[in-house]
Amino acid sequence: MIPTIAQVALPVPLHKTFDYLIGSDMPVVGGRVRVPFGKQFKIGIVTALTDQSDFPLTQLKPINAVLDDAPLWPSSLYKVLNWASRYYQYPLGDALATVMPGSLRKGKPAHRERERVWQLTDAGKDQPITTLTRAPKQARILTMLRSGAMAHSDLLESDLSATVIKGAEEKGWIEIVQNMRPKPWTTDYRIVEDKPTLNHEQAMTVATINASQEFGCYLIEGVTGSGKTEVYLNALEPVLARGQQALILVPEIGLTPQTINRFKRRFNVPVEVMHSALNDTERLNAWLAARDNEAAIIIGTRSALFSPFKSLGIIIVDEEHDASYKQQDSFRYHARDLAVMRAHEENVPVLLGSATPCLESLHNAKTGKYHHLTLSKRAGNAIKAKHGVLDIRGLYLEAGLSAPLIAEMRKHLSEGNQVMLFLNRRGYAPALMCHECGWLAECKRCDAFYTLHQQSSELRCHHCGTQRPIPHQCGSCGSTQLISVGVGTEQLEAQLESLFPEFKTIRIDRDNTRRKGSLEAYLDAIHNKDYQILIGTQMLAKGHHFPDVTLVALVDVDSALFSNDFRAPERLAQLFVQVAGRAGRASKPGFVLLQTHHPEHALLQSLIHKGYDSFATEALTERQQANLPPYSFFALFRAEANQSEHVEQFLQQIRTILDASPIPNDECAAMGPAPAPLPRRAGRYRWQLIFQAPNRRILQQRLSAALPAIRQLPLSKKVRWSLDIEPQDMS
DNA sequence: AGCACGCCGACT
DNA sequence: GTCGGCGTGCTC
Repeated sequence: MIPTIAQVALPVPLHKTFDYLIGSDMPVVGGRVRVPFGKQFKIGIVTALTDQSDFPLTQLKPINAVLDDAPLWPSSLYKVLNWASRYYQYPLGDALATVMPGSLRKGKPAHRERERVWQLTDAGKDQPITTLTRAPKQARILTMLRSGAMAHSDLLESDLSATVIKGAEEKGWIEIVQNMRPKPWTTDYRIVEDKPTLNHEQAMTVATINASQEFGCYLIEGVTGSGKTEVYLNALEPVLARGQQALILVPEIGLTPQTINRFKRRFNVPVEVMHSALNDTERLNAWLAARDNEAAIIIGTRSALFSPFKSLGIIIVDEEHDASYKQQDSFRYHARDLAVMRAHEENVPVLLGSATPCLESLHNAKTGKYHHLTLSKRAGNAIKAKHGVLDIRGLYLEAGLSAPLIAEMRKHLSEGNQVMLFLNRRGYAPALMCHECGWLAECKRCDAFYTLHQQSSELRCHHCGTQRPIPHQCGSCGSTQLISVGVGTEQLEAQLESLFPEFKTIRIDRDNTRRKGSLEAYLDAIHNKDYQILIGTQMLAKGHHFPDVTLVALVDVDSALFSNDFRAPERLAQLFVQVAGRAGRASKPGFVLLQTHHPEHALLQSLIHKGYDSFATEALTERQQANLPPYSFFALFRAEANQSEHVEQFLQQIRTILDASPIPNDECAAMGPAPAPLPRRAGRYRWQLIFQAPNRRILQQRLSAALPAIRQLPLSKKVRWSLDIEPQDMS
């Protein structure tokens, strides 16, 4: 067959490819083409070459330009991308467009723009500079290049414009010396740092991992301070020695210079970092460095998973339980799950590391899908934090703080230590209420109460972002007696300043760390002991160790114990263990306190007294009894529109289609439609429908069978809807 | 998603 | 009489 037609996946939300006529330039499968699409041009990926089309041949348009002479992705990665597009029910063209660097999406060449380096021509060398008094810029170029060749960008930085450079070129005075192509990294590899000696557990773990070069998934459960990173480094060693590359995924917040430096320092190899803050050029350069084998190690957040490699040898997912691995919008993939998939496809080992593995991974370890490796010994001066539960039933609370907690704080503070308080609620108070009639200030566009922000003296809706001045009168009875209900971080801060005027308090949440670099500045100040009392949301729990913090308190754990999100207890347990690991040092052990009205709660009991593993075992039993993940696989249909009936009706129609699908006795179930946890947001009514399947294969099959009919429902164009496969957050 | 076409209200 | 609102339909 001589291909005359190319099937092209375009970045449009349509679950199909489009056929185009091949011209004199032959495209390749997996490469980009520019094609006419309606009135515009788009860049798409060729998914197949053929000589026939279901579309009338006379209506086919020709490809406008072939942009690549080779596939953009190695075939193993291309397979993973195709699988992900199908599994997460996201159109292939859109999926491929979102995982490729922005400059490739815009049609830039998929090879490095070699920087132009200018040197003098013979004519340039002979040109007497003194004759150029009326062309001072030209004279400057010549003077500068006399001392040697210079890069284009350096000339621009020396206040010479591109026009001036071009002028000199046209006069024949300067010319381009072709840049050398960067070398593959392998040539310079060697271990640079003095390696710490591994303890027995670490050595066993490393030996197990390094025993095989083939696919295997290793869950490394290592308590804080057990030296997980050292295990990673030892696992990288044979990979790099073989000349293969490594991919390391870290959570969004975990990409600190310390982490990166640790990997950079050990091996004398080029490391590329990939994260959301890169600009188009930086991103493309990192991507190309991985593909062209110029980088040995790629370390990055979620999307770094899609980097192409010349020869990948290992994948490491650090803090594998972290929520930031799941993309929460558009292409809703889970980078940890896809990392396992990719490792399988590439036939290389994958390491999942965490002190608090997610229940899904623990389940996979228990059922033998993953190798379970445990690091229980704390290395060096790390020591285990103590903890206690504060039963606050019947106790008077001052801005959410009980007297025993305040006393404990005083003790630690007077000894010259720092204290850290966790409260996952921003603002001053989560509601404003009328003391006379009970009226609550409610957002007009959402089914939610306004949060009171005293500092900015306004009411704010945390769901739609609306803000308005604080009213002086009740909206119902006109009374002026308005009181705040509940406690947020702002109030906690104010209360602590009056309780402990002799100590300085710092609050760290999204409200005051929005400015770039402000979080780092605060963290530095904390390490300097400029502040003694630290208040924070989840943000403070990750990535940083505070050796002078000796007391950590979780101010309100009850909301997590009784949340309608079944993952809330798991997240609480992870937070608890993570904060315990952040505090104290050998000479000053940390102490973690939880305030609760339910000290008898079974999961809390097992977490406190028997540790994370026992908690996880019990939580898994509960999940099994309720047939929740990981014992079943969820898909969540979310829908919203201005008219509530449309939304409910639409999801009901989806349910009817799903219920009517074939495969008898497949143990699938649909739940809903039900109003979303926030039934109205920004004026739109929100409903959801859960579809539950016993495994991924059936989930995928049933949804794929139902979706074409669902997309054809007339209401599907009237309501805004999305499908989230294995949602992490059900709200 | 874009971008057209298409049919009803307030403006030069 | 036109400009423009966003409903509907199509893109090889």
